[in-house]
Amino acid sequence: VRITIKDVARQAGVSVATVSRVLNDSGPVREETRERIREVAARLRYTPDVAARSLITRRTHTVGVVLPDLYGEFFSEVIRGIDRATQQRGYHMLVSSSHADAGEFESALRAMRGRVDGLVVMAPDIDPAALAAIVPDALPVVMLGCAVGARDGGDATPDSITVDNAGGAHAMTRHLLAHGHRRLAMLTGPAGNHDAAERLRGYRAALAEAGLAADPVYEVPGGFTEAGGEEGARALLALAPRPTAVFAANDAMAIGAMGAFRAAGVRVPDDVAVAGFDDIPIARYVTPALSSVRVDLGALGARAVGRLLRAVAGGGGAAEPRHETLPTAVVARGSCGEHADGGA
Amino acid sequence: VRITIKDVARQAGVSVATVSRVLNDSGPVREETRERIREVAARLRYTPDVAARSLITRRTHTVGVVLPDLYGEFFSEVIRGIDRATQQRGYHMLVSSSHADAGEFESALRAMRGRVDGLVVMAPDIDPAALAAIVPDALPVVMLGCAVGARDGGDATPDSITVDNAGGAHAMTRHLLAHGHRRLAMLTGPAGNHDAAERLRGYRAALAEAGLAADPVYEVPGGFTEAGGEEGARALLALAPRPTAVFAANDAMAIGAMGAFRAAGVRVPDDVAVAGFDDIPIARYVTPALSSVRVDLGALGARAVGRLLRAVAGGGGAAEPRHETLPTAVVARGSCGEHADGGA
DNA sequence: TTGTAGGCGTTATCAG
DNA sequence: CTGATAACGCCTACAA
Repeated sequence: VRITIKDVARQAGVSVATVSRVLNDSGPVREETRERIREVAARLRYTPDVAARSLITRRTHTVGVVLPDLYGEFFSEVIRGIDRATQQRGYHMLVSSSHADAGEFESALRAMRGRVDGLVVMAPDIDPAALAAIVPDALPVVMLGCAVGARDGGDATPDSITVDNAGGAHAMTRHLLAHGHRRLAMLTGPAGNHDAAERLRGYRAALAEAGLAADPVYEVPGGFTEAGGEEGARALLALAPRPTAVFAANDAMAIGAMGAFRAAGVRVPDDVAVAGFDDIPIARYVTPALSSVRVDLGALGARAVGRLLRAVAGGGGAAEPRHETLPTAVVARGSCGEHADGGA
Repeated sequence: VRITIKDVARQAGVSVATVSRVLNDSGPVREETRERIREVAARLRYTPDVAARSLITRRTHTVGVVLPDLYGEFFSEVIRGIDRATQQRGYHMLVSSSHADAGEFESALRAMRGRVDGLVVMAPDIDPAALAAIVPDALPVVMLGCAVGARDGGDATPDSITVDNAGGAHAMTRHLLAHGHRRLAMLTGPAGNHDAAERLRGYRAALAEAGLAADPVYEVPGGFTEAGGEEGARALLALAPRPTAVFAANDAMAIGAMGAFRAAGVRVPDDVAVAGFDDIPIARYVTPALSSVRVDLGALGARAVGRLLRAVAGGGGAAEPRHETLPTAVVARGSCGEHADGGA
């Protein structure tokens, strides 16, 4: 019962070649014929078979998205940006998470082979050079927030877009210092995670500039999760003297930390100031509103798609800059003492 | 440079038919030959071309997911469940959001034609019967949380899985009543949204059972968003007398409302109790921790996939129940006065 | 147990 | 401007 191009051709009294020419408008067709074909195709509700088409075209009109996980608003916003961008350009989005496992990551990539025209990959703990080896064929790839820039020039590392992690952390730390805090602590991300490392670096640099030593005791890991932040905050509470400000390397940990503080009867921001990173949507709605480093996650995803599709179309001839860094901005809200009138 | 089945056949000294038989193990092949072919295929890193294969198989090994939006933890959790389930069964996930627009919804559905073996569709404000008309061919469809059950029997409405919205709302309302509240308010979801309507229904039923009149003034719309909840809470604050408990039809609104209360100097739960619905992961981490109606969003997505794939395999012969309702559970936390030791 | 050959629905290359 | 016809890479009767 499937309607093929042959049916359209027959009913329109032409050959399949002509129908194909009309539908892709490749090649010249008399206007009259063209209309007739269009009309028949519409009447028959003809839709080209994507499999057959991509068998010969070698194009799928789909971008693959590989993320470490799909948990929380962080990934949610990135996907959202990618979805918007792909949809707008008539592309589709094949999503897969690698559940923070190295093996699954590889198999997720491999499984995308032949199903996508290009890949948007977020893998903060994978070496981008190593990735080049895994990725099938010569598929265009854009990485999101990986360890780039480092000794570039080699064509081995794929394109990438990242946010200004170090700069943002630096700015937020300075903000905290400007508020008079002298005993800062940081809830750090997972070891091996590039974004986490950069954020820590920015924090330390700002401390050093202020003439403060970065005491490792005040740097406690939180694994980028709410639960980790909760635990980390409890560890911080056990310290003497306690820090007067806690900078979490992402919002999830910051929110977890605030919960732990509340449970312990420690008031935010009066007893301890809290700040996060990413500025996920919920940040401005928690109590008190969470100060954070704003990152346009949606734009991050959307830009990645833009660049990817340009590479797909351009056939590899890339005159663009290979690496791009998105700016960040400190957003001060109630959690670090800003007047709590909603923030934002 | 593409390696095809022919290359494998030649190098193994057999015909393509035999190679195909080995790779899909369909049909008998001598064990010795089988191993040789496997070995050659591995050495050549041969991967079957998905387009060619699905051209003849009429299978894509992909499920399509159409959601109204991708914003927030609600959808995030559902997608996560779907991802887990699909990945586990060797399937892929093609995601698309319809941005709450009716036209985009249709085109999103249409665009999936030929790219997927089945569809998981969430469209709380679409009539499921109407959907049956839109969906291409005889693609298996599982709906998530739509207006089902209603005058069933007709084969026109697709399979569906929903959560016990009315029951959950009823239970939460009873919980609030049991805590002594007599002046309740509800922040309702978007008009026309099925889940929202059901939750409102459950709330009203519980009030009626308690002999309380459901005053429409105390039912204010919040559009399922944080901003809407914020606004709604402000409206509630303007009322005299004020409600002593606010039940939001989802967690996003509840969190927005808590922000508005804080900004207005109204304490939660001392001055007003707050409860939400869905129990998104962040709920237990906000301050105070949010009481909510627990829904296993991940399981919702995962079950949908399970059922869908069974339908795909079964070729349409469905002896299963067509509609399924997932249970809910009240989770009491600090926001409605429960002892605030973390909750859950 | 294995090979031959036809066809899946398109696009693309030639002739006319 | 239009029409045959050969790929594209794979699966699957049917035959051997």
